[in-house]
Amino acid sequence: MVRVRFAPSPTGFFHIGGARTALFNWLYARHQNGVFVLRIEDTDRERHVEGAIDVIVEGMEWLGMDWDEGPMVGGKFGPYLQSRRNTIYYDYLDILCRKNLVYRRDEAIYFRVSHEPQLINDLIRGPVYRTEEKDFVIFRSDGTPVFHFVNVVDDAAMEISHVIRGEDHLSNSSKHVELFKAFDMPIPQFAHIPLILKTDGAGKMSKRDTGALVEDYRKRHFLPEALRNYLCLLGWSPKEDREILPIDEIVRLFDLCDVNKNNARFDDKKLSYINTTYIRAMPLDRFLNWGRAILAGISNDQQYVDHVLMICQEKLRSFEELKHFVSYFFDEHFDWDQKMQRDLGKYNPTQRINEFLGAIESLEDFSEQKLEKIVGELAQTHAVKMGDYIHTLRFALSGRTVGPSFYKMLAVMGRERVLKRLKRAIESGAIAC
RNA sequence: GUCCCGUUCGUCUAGCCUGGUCAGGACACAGGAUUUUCAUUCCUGCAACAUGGGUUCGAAUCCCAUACGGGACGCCA
Repeated sequence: MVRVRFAPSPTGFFHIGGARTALFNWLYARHQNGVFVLRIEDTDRERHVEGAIDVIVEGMEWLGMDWDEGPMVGGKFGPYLQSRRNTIYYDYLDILCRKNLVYRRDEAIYFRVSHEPQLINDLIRGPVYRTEEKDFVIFRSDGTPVFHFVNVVDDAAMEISHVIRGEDHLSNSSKHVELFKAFDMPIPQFAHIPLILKTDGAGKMSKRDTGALVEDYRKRHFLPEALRNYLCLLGWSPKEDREILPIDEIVRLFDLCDVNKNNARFDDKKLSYINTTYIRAMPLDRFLNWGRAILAGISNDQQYVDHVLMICQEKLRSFEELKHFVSYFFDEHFDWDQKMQRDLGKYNPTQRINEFLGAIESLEDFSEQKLEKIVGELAQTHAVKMGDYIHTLRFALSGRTVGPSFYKMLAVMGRERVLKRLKRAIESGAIAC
């Protein structure tokens, strides 16, 4: 039975690297029909942060990772908060005492290392040998146990079969192997996954780097499955020239032996591309739900909001930009960009608008198809390109040169709103010449 | 400084185990086509086996060295 765990320290943030480590553990557990344990390593009282566990729990849930044992769900190896496991740690300390493998110095308790090379059997890197040179502290002078000790005790007590963690722990593993041996407990399989490096500059991504926190992507309305898909691609590949694929498929294909050895640099451009791809592929009802939530309160006319959303899906690059992308639909007092106005002069904008106004004055059918036909006829009659009308009218109606498909925009705005806006554009002098 | 890990286009990667392909894909970038603009879509282009040695008829692929990058050396996790 494969039993893996994600063991974060509750710092108040959910780091993207931690999320990827959690993800690889989760993928491996699901691929192997094993058990995924969430264990909170909150042994450091000094660093205690209120609500920090919620940040991790919510981040995990947002990314669609469920755990079989841990906070909220329990399990037979609990408790799953290290701060509640003190008696277990003292029991294990006794084992080391009886074997004379510990000693006290400056009130702290040290573990006596063997000075022999330790084999770290790593599923990703192959066998790694490392010798621990110095005895190390397992209980602080205030009586609390430290990471190396609790980590090994809990992995042993919780019968963890595979330790999947960041490569920054590879050098620590010799300490851990010595402890497993001292407890006469089976040594788990290790799998040290590569680190995520900063987008630019040297070193691994840290909390302070922009884009390093899972909660930020949530606030920016990234699709969780897009972030998750991208994270899978950092250090692992589904091969066969595929990149964007459903999580079930990733679960099916994922295996530790296919994880890369080298570190990966975080690329927000690629993440954005994947996010856009996921947005385009959203079923309409889900797209509407997301859009409604982001545009909540922007208008009392929910049907109008929905119609606006529907014509945006094919153009929107991120939900982060949605509010700005559609703002003019809901604001009758938007401004016209002066600079763009000058570029429109060549189309004889006032004349074009008046011609269009004449054509729709008594128009009953204000549909996308009908409007396209009308603009086509106008262009032919006046021997200009359809683009001349489109550029001019879009600017007059929105103050922008970009937006959803033009005829869809007209149809959604409706005849009355279009008439009103075109008149304001002319009267305000926004459309010169 | 000591120890550990790594090194394929600018970035993420396939290929490496089981030597023989014009070293493939994606993002980004550049150009073109379509489109009413932006976007989308499509096409094209740009661009890599860190270096040196060895083994071999033949090395991205196996071995060694060097360089470079990353990590660990806490009473943090």
